[in-house]
Amino acid sequence: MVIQEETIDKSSVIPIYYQLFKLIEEQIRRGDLKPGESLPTEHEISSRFEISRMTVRRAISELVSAGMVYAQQGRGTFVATPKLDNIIFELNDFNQEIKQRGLNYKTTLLEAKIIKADAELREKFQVGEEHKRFLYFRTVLAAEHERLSYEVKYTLYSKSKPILESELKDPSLPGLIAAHTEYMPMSSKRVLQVAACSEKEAAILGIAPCSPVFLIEQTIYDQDLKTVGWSKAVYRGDRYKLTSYDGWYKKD
Amino acid sequence: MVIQEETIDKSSVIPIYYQLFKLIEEQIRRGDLKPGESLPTEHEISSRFEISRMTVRRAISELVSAGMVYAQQGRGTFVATPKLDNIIFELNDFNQEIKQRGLNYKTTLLEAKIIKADAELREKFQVGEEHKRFLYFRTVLAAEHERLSYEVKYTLYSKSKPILESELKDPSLPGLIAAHTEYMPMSSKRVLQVAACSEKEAAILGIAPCSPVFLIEQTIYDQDLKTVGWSKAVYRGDRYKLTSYDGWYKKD
DNA sequence: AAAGTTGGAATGTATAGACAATTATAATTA
DNA sequence: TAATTATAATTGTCTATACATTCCAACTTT
Repeated sequence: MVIQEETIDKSSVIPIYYQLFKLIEEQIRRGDLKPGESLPTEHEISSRFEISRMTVRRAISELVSAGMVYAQQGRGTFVATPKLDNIIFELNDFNQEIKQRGLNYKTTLLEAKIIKADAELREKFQVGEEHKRFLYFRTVLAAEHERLSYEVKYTLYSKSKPILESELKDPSLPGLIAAHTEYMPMSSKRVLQVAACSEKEAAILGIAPCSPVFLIEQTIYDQDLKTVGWSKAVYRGDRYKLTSYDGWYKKD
Repeated sequence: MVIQEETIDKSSVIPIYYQLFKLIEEQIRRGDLKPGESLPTEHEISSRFEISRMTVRRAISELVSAGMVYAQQGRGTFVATPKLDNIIFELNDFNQEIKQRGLNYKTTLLEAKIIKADAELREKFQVGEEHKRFLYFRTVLAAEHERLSYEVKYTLYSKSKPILESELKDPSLPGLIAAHTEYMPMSSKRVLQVAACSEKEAAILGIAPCSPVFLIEQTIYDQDLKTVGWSKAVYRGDRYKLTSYDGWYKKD
């Protein structure tokens, strides 16, 4: 397969490697280069456009990163077959979508207090009897006066930092941890499940009991993998959805 | 911040750029290099280890790809702050997890037939009155004789390829399309929602009616963005969950 | 005919150097 | 003092070259 008779503008402000990357990407998207087919060799492309092989490699490495081609030492570089089974749901949508709709949504703090540690919390945070207190938050997210989600959050309590209402500009769990404890959130784990909401949750969200909801449990760790935060959020099933795109060829 | 007094083995079979990448990565993970701090300049690293600047750049570019550092022309390269709010759920878990448990699960074809096109299908596939027929599949996924999910699938019908039972080794929608039509699946869109399952679905899955379930609608496109397949799957809410990890520091 | 050898072709790693683009700082000027 | 201008530092792009590593096919040997 021969790269099309397109040209590359060496004097352009757009880097050569990027022009070449886009050029090959377009041919793959258009189907001129089909899955399994081989690209021209680096040397061929290099001499075809009179550019350095290293520059060609840079362009191809971007294509490899994008998952559109794969290289095999000694054989060549080939167009990949799009995998349509590696589904990735980005939870951006969850609140991003609401933003896009232009609704003004905001998080309200229902409650914030220091609570005594019980066995369950100690288990979750993997701490011993000496840990007596935790911070406890309850928040709701609402858009246009409709409540969308309800969340309870726990963090380790460190006396040094008082709870100031003014600091609640970032109501996310990592944000609360950074603001009210001396820990630095470094990694997180989330588990998403479906559930039928409880009576209490239904009352808060203004939906029927047992309505289907998203349930997301989140654990925050610091750099030593110590658990420094835990939360459980309930999202109205009739107001949220996750969308996933896969493959190469243009989206939506 | 000075790169630690670790050494790089130039004669090793492990590439220099990779050794350097791992070395810096470790320092960030350990917290020796904290978010916001600057890395040594490329020239400094280059002369410190007596390696080429291009090799240093290769290592750093890997770190940039990994999202652990960011570079600013004219200023330097800095350790990034881990973002813990870009949640990504990989739907691998859905069936992968079942695999890991060692359960032998398999897909059973309940029904496969040619159906007449109705207005709703024509709307979904964006085709006109001339399209008269579609392929219709109903499948269930079961593990250890417990049914886990139920799915209905539609694809455009092309007379050329008959429905052969033997070809059902790949029961995925892209697989069915590739096997039974002349279209090549190139991209897909999935929407995940929660729902209360219907009586019919409950009967098939052996759960109580109105139980919370995952509902995934999938649309498959070819290279011209033509819709060539559509499916709706129901997953038992008590058997599936999605897990997401974020940030840098080791994963559970 | 089967096994082993060799050589060419392709990608992978590494180097040294040149210049561009951007930023921040220091020096100069109004 | 404030604004402007030079200067140095740093990352970004590109080249030309060398050699390593891997794969494959052609050839040679057994």
